[in-house]
Amino acid sequence: MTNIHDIARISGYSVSTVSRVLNHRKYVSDAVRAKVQAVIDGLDYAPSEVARDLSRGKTMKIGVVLPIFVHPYYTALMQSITEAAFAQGYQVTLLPSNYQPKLEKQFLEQFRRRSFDGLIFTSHESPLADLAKYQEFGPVVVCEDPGAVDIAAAFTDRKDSYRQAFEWIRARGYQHVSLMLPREPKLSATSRTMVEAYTAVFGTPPDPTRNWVGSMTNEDGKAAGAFFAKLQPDFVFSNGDDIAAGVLEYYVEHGLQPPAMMGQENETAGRLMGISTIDHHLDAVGQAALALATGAKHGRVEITSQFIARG
Amino acid sequence: MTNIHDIARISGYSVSTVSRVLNHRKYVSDAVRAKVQAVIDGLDYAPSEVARDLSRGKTMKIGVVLPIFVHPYYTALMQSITEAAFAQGYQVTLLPSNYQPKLEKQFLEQFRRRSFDGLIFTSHESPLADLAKYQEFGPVVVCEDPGAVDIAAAFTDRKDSYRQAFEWIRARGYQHVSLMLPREPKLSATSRTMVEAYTAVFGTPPDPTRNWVGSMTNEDGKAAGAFFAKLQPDFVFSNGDDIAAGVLEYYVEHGLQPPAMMGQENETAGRLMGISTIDHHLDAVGQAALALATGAKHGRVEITSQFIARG
DNA sequence: GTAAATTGTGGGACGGGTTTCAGGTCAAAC
DNA sequence: GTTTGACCTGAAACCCGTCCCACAATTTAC
Repeated sequence: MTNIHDIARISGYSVSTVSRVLNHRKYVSDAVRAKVQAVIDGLDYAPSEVARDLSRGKTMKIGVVLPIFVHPYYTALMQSITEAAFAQGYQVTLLPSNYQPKLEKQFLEQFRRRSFDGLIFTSHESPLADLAKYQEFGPVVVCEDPGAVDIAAAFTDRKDSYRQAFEWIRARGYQHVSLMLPREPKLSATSRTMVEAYTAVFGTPPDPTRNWVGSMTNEDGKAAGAFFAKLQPDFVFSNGDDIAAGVLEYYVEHGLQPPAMMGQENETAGRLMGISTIDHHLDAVGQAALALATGAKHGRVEITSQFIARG
Repeated sequence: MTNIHDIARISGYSVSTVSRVLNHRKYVSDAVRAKVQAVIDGLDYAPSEVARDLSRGKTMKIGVVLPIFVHPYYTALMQSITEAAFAQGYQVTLLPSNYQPKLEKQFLEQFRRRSFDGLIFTSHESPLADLAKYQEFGPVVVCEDPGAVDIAAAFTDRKDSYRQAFEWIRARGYQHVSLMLPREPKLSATSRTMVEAYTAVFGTPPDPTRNWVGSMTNEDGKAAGAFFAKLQPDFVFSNGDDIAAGVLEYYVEHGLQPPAMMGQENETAGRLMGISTIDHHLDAVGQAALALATGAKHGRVEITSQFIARG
């Protein structure tokens, strides 16, 4: 494989000059520039990206940790992060965590070994404080409200929209509202916020035995459907339109009358069923997360979610 | 930032020995290993991944070109590629092309600059021959039948399942079947295969003026809905369940009676609507694509699609 | 008891660029 | 006529590891 020294030797100029030509820098006469370029073209030479990265001390790569993949929330977030990155000349490396702290740790260590200029956790299982420690090696960004922990964050403020949603539910007279939570409230800020909004509107916390915890996919929704079919709530507030669709599918398959439902993320399935939903504006979150990861921005960026009433 | 030379100097041993310790290699006495490790731990040292990559001449990274992101087909394919990669110790870098040949060219050039050990095109706009040229720099993989072009490929054989699908449609007596194609048949192998299967079953090629070209997303489906509402086919064979859902949404919103439909990709929306679909087994395709990209496999891998009748 | 193999350690080339600094030329400014 | 400064070019240090090779000290084999 030909390298910059070959080009220098063959063209008869120094490595420095070749480097200047490659990077379109000043202080090379037009004549020399042309000659060097001719040699480059003739040998079909392309400089090594890795060598550049090492020399410059920057990789122009951002790692993005994703717990799961086939999931509208994460897909949409990933999409916006990737597009924003690309616009800034950064590349995005996917880091699938499957919610395993061991893998998360591995990605953090990789970050410590300077594989990436910045690291974004779209979700995480390890304690926030553990992630925060690694900020010593560069920007570490989370996509949730980090509370008291000092870490860069881009997230949606869901309080208001959850509140609106519960008020909408209450105004319609539903009595037995079940929540579908992605993970245990103590592990997930999103779940906590849902529970808090419920409590604020109904004056009492939701009965944990009437909620379903651990719904991520449409399949999970089907499993939850069996649970709700026994429990018979009159309203199910799901954590995703696609998940709500799973619940509905269970009822339909078993010839049962489904409860009223509401979803989140404003997906196709939600429109199809005509149920209310909440748009968390993931495009804006992704853009902000990237800006934090590249160091273009600092601190926290908060984006407001939007309740969409239907039916 | 501390480096391997610092560790060598401070521990009193050579760089070679430190390198051996770091990589858990033989030929270091237990006593020395312990001492060196103590210095490493004491200084909280982690070796630079980029320097390693340069030295080893491998990046352990695979680039994956995706035209779009929020799309079940590409999401699922990406998922399986990423998981397979991770299992082999490879990392996946996302390269969003938005179907622009200019961007594709840029990714190919990046590959030439040895940013990745392998490159996977989940789809592409540039001519296959252009991609094939870059195999000189390492494995370039496409996810379609490359025909006569000599390039690594992992793809589904859709002929049989399309044929079954059209036979199922014909057996039910539908007369005016419209196709929804992702892109113009001359640009897309998938579209061509659909058209060929139609022709084989119905004995005559489909009327191009009755097909819809350019459907990728649910939104596109809505647009197509307006087209079909005027055209009034009695059957619409869509290129995705989610896209078919978009068509249905248009009809429902306008209070019209929708045609019979069929989708592809076996998605939530398809089950929800109870329409037939085709599963292209993208998990297997992704795994095969990765094996080709790392050089573990060579040539072509063909996977068979599966027709799923419903309703 | 000596030849051969194995183990332990260090030196230094190598991978392929970027960047600082030094030195030289030449035209404009004073 | 000298100073100033912009322009051009090259030498060499630097980024940070890996790995081949040399050499010494032990073991093992015969």
